This record gives sequence, structure tokens and C-alpha cells, in this order.
Amino acid sequence: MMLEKPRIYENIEQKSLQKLLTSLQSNTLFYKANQTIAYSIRNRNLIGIMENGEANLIRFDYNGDRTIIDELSPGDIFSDMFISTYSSELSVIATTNCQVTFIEYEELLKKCRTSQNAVILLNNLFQVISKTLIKRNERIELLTTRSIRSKLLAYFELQSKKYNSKTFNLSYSYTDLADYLAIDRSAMMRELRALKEDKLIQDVNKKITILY
Amino acid sequence: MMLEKPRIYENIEQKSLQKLLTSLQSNTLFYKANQTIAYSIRNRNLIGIMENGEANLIRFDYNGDRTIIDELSPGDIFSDMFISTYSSELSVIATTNCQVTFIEYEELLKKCRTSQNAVILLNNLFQVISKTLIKRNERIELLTTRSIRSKLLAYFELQSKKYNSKTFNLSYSYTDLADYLAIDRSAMMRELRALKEDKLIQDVNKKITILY
DNA sequence: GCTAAATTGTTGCAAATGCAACAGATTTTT
DNA sequence: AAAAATCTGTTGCATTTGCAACAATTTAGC
Repeated sequence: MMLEKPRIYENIEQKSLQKLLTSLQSNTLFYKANQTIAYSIRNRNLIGIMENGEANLIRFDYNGDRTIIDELSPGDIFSDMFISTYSSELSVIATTNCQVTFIEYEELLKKCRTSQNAVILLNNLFQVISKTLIKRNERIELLTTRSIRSKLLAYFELQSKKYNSKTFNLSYSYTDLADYLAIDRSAMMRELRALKEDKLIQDVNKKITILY
Repeated sequence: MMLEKPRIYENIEQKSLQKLLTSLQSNTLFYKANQTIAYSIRNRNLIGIMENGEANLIRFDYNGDRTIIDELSPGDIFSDMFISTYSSELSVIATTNCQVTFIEYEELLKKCRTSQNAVILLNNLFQVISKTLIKRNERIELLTTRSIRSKLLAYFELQSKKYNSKTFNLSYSYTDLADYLAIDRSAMMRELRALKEDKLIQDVNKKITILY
């Protein structure tokens, strides 16, 4: 059993939701794969809600090195409210065609005075952001382990717990996984081989099995 | 100018706040330095609000290695709502004497139906958690750089931007800083010396100046 | 003010990691 | 279907990093 994902529109009836979103002057936009999704508009706290498709939250540093900060799936949210004003630039880049609804946080908050559904949506938002924070904490746990081996094992462990199975498919390419774990890809491949030789894992093209 | 900290009790008048907290059956507890602050109660989404003092959010892994996930200051919050059910154990440990108010999230949410101040508090909570998420993103940015040198420089850069000055005091001990950056302390000291020799920074016992 | 504990500062050495540079496989684009 | 681009898998080598161990200094507890 997978930890259930908080649904941003949970507990709001479809019709009421439409009315609410309209009254919030929300905006639904479509993006093609590889397009950059702009989400920052001066002086407005926009919140982007992934409706369909996948995107990555990416950081480019001054060396041009790319790091995947997060993967965004339907129901996930992103916002410049959650992005530091003084850190390096983060971008949201569509990995597949996708559909994003933008709402203005201030509008939502205002609406809470009169609409019970707005309160529910705000709560859902809170739940989603809590889960996002959990994901970040997990990421930090991975990144603070001290070796490539332990990063890989911690990552596999987490996936295993997430899917409640010793066997699971890697959603990342190896190239992306190395980026995610902030390690050198070739060194990672080497360690992956060592893990297989030590019979700690099995790896039949991207299908990992933990053997202990 | 420092980025202002969102205040959890902002925009609520002192008297109304007292009334609100009482009606939420909040609980204020006192802890001594080095005490562990329990914040997990079965089936209840408690939110801890740091009123006074400092604490650290700590992770212990199976090797006994300790990592500081976050520093908590007055106005910061922590909750098992933000902690993964399947990652390793996190603890909140008081570093000074401190005072923590616990509220139940569900109670707060319920209250939003009838109390405008509850909505304000929920918004404040949202603001604080957004800032927390930003902090985590920054941490991830530090951790994803590929060398001790770049971690140190990125950390100093961030502090410099935070305090809007090329000179600032380290709030961490070197031992803790190494933990925070997830690097070996002795290796960090070595690199710190190299940074001084390369005239990239100045370091007069914990007062760092960036020289470029 | 004394003692114990923690932190800082240093070093030699071994091991882990990153880098560069490939070839082959696979996927995507035209 | 051919060409281009990306991803996988591998290796040798240099460098960085962690580890262990220690003395010196500072801080905290009694």
C-alpha cells in the first residue's frame, strides 16, 4: 500500500470547485514537453497546481550543472512563495505535455472569509505543502549520508517503503538519479555494479530488487 | 536588511490570540537545554510552535551519525505532519531552555468555520511552512554542490545574502557546521584553511568575511 | 576556581570519488 | 530509415575526502 497522496481538490464537489476556481480567477495553461513553466509574476503569490503531465523543478548553478530538486506529478504544487529570494534560479520544466492551473494565494485567503470551500482548499494546500516538506526532508536524509553506496541504499530503501515491495521500477534514468543524489554518474554506475556483486541488490534493467 | 520572518501570531490581537489558543486547547510546555521534545502523539496532528529558546531538528542514522536537519528559533514550527512515516527517526532537541506551544491542527481547521482569527492563524501557519520549505530548498542546494569548498562557499554566500553583509558571525560551531553540510569536520577545517590561504575568506574566530 | 567535557586545529594515510574519455545501445527527430 | 542525440556501461588516473588519532584550547558544570 502506497502512502496516499493528498489531493488538492479533495472534499470539494466538482461543481463547487468550478465555481470556486472561477471566483478565484484561476487560469489553466497548457505546456509542451521541455517547455519552461513560468510561475513568477511580480507582486503576486501564484500557486501552480499540476493538473496533468509531469515536470521537474530544476536548479542550474553558475557552472551550468543541473540538479533536479523535485519531480512534479498531478496534484503537486509549486510557487515562488516556496522559493528563496536570494538563492540561485530554479526553473520548472515540463517533461511531458502538461496542464497547470494557477491560483492567487491572496485571493484564496480573502475568499476564506465567505466560502467554506475556500477553507477546504486552503487546508488541502496545507496538506500538499506538508507532504512536499516531507519529500524535502527525505531528500536531505539521502544527501546527508556519507557515501555513494549509502545514498543508493537509502534511496532504494525509501522506494521500497514507498511501494511496500522489495522490488520496484526506477522512475529516473541513471543519469537523472545521479543528479538527484548529487553524485558522479560513472562513480554511481561503478557502485551499482559493486552492489550487485555483493548481492545486496538485483537490477534487471531499471527493475531493482533489494536482496536483504 | 534581513528577510523578515513570518510571525506565527501576526495580525492577531493579543487578547483574541489568548482566547483563540484557549479555545484550541493549546498546551504550553517548558523544556530544559538538551531535553528531547516529544511532538508525536498517536492519531493527533500536533503542531509545535517555538515560543522561546532554540532547538535542533536532528536525525540519527543507524551508524549513530548525527545530522542537524534544521535549527528552530522562536516562531518556527515543527510537527509530525511534516515528517515521513517511513524515514528514519527525527528528534527535536532543545539546545537552550525553551518554551513550546502545541496546538492540534484539526482543531484549528474546525475553528476556521466560525473564527476569522483561526483563518488568520492558519494563513500564518501556511506562511511559516512556506519559509520552512524555502530553508529546505536552500539546504538541498548546499548539499548538492560537489565539493567541500563549494559547500562552504555556498553556505557563506547564503549567510552573506541573509544578513546583507560580506561579514557575519557563524551561528554554528565548526563541529555543527560540518554536520549541517554533511562533511567530515577535519576535512572541512583543512578546506577552511585553504580558503583563507587563497584569500577568498577571512575568519577571525567565527566572524567570517567574504573577500571577493 | 577546578575539573571534565567539548571544540578546535592538525596530520598521515587509505579509500572513495570525480573527471575525462570512450564505445555501444537506445531513443528521438527528421 | 537514416541521422542525431541521449543514455548506459566501462576504465585509468588524479584528487578529494574521510578516518583515526592526537594536542591545544575553550566552554560548561560543580
